[in-house]
Amino acid sequence: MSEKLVLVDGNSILYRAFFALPLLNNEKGVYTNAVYGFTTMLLRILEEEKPSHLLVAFDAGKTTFRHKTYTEYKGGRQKTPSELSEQFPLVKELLGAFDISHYELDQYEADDIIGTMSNEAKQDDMDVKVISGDRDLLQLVDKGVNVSLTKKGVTNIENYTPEFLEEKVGIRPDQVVDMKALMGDSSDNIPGIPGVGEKTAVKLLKQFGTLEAIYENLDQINGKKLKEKLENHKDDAFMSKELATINRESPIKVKLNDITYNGYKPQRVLELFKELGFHSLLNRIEGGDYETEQETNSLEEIEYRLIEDVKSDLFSGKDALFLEMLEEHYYYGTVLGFAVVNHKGNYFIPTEVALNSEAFKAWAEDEKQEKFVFDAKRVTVALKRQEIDIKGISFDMLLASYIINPAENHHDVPSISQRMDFYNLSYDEEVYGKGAKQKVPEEEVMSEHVVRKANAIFQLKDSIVDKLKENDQYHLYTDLELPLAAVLGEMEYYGVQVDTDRLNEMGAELKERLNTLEQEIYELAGESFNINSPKQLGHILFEKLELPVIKKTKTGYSTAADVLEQLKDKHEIMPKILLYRQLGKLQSTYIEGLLKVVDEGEQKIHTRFNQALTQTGRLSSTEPNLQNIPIRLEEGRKIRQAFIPSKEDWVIFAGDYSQIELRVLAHIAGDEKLIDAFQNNLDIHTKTAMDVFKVDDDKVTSNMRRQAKAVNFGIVYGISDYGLSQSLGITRKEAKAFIETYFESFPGVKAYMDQIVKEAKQNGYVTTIMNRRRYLPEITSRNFNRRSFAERTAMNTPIQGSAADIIKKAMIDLAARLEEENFEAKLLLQVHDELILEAPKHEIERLQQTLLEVMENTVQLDVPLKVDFACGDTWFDAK
DNA sequence: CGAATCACGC
DNA sequence: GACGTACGTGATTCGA
Repeated sequence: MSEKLVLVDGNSILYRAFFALPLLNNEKGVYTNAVYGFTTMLLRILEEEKPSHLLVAFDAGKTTFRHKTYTEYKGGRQKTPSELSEQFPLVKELLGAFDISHYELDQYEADDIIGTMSNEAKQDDMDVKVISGDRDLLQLVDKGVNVSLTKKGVTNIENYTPEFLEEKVGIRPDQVVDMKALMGDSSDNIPGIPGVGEKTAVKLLKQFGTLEAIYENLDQINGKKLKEKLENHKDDAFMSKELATINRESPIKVKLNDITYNGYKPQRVLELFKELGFHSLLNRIEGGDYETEQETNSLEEIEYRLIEDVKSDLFSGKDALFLEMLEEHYYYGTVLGFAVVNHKGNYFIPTEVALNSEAFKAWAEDEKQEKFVFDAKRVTVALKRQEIDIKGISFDMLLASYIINPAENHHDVPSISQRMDFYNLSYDEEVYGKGAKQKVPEEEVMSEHVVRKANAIFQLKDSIVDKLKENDQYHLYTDLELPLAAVLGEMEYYGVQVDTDRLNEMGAELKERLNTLEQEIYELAGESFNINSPKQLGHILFEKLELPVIKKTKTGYSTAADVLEQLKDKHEIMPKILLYRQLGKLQSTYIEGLLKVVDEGEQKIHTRFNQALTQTGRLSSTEPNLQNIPIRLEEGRKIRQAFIPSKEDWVIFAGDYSQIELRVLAHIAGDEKLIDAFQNNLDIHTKTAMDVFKVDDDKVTSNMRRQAKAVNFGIVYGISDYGLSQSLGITRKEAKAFIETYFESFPGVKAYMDQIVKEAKQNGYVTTIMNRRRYLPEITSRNFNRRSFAERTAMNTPIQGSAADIIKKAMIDLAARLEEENFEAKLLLQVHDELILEAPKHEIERLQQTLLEVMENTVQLDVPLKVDFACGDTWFDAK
């Protein structure tokens, strides 16, 4: 097998990665974005190139031999940001873990090391590959020497062979230095010839071959100006050539033999990845699928007792409890066991032991016995299934972690622990495996792992609470999220009744209509194809039927609804495809999707609300998602007819906040006009239209109101001018003008927007009325897009997040009132700004009153909160 | 199995 | 002027 040498320009790749990736930092607050980018590049090289020899070269110090030629070399360069320079030691550590050699040489740059090494390898007939982001390296390209340059980011690279260089730039490798001599390079402060760019340089080199030849034949140059410039800057040009030339005979001390590469030890790399927080890269390491138990072995030992009979003196009144279950779906999942940890010791209680124990149940249900858990809602629902009504949960590690930083993706006990510098436990993946390979291990392995998790909760509780207090978020945690978990748990456990017959009926009807449509579409297309495949559909529409292409995606033609809508009149097939899409969505997602998750016995659906996921504080809903049941189109809205009360003579109840986000905006921005509008109960979109278009209310056309509504929508959701232009079908310019006029009309809103962005830049985060936080590290990004996005997020999150806070509080208040006042009514769902309940008919009036009272008064803002109410025999009818 | 595309809600 | 555009969940297709 032929040998292959890979040479990596360490400095260049790190710089590229640093500027290409957002300024990520890991759990310890150490910046790792450049190292991360470097690592993905490295993994890719190892996988694709399989080098027999490998070296990463770095620049040595500040000065190089080139400074003797030209003291201004690399002058005027911005100092390396500290966020980057602190990552250099990490990269060296990384290379150590991979067993990869790195090298630097005083007075020389990485280029020179690479050039020298590459020459040596060439003489040995070795294949060479150079990886860099610096075009200068292209001078090394040769037969057997390829240079890969990063294009965008770090993993997107372009490979240069002599042929490709010729084709792409139009010059030979040996002309690269001549080209740079002519063009100069501002980043290295190499002067070159002023006014000569790539075009001219290539032209000259094609004509004459080298810099020397150009100057020998100056009289043949077309253009007086150019000739003059060349004459005037001859010295600069030759000095530039010298500077740009890579030294291929640097006095390097490493030999090819020193840099053979024999692979790495997975364990070392995995350990470092975990330390750096590179969780997403773990599975790219060979042997990283945790078949081996090397990790668990390296942990400190932990002692625990296996409980065979629960006695009440096991508990202390302040106990960490961990309920283990592998399934996501805790309503249906199997409890594998419990761990209890307190100041007296560590205990594992097998499921049957705990569930058959009176003492366990009594302890769990005793409100005075404090429990510290992970995911209170999960524990609550799973135990309700076992007829245990757990009370007294005073700490939830999941919710606390979510409040501390919702941007964190890994809210599991081991990850949270690691962020708190507590390492005495393994990841679930390591113990249980993942995906199809997931399995329950031996009893002892599992029980020890579960005990370790409870132990982590017990050990870390106080410092997590301290952190919440420090951030002034303790109230948010203890008065909002924690009690809400109990309310949500009850809702999930109770479930929503579904009329499956109705769903089946609608499904049958849809099926027929879809079949007919399908045949008609095939007929019009002249062939049958998969309408659900954007690729095949694109082929039919834009190639076979030659319809105009409106928009393209990365992979082909766009067939999104807004595109198809524009083609509606162009071909008979279009309306049919649009209808097919609409009905297909109803069939697959809503009819079939819902039927799949209806509990066969009860005919109920038990959705799960994710309370620790969204960046804004909203809830989300899964399996199924009951927060996106159709409503806009009548056809889809009928799905709601299948959601019915669970008892006879009961009704479905819905109370929704009217314009809660805009009211919140009026309040936090303190905009007088907006506050005034809400206090006078005006139609806010009409009012906005009046102000933006400067007309009286009787002159507001429906189109003006529609546009004003879109602007309000944009303000609330923090969309860009581009986003607004898309939703209104206008140009970006017009959209921008719209937004500006809006701000002129509501100066208080404008002032708020400016203020909140300033605040975000200062603090690094924004907050809601209940002190929920969202960190916005990218608000200082040098990348326009990232920064703009962060700015819009800064404006939007306090609005959406505060609205989320308010409805959460309303839910807690309402649940308390329903219980205190002995309502039979039950909360079923929350859909961001509305609450859905079911109740006996005789409670309707009393419930309406209570519901409105609670929802409208749960907080006091500078504007009134308004709630609309409806009820009916099905969710559909509660409108 | 994951990425890409599409579509539904607020 | 860049570049990809509120937050989510889920279905489907398709290529590695």
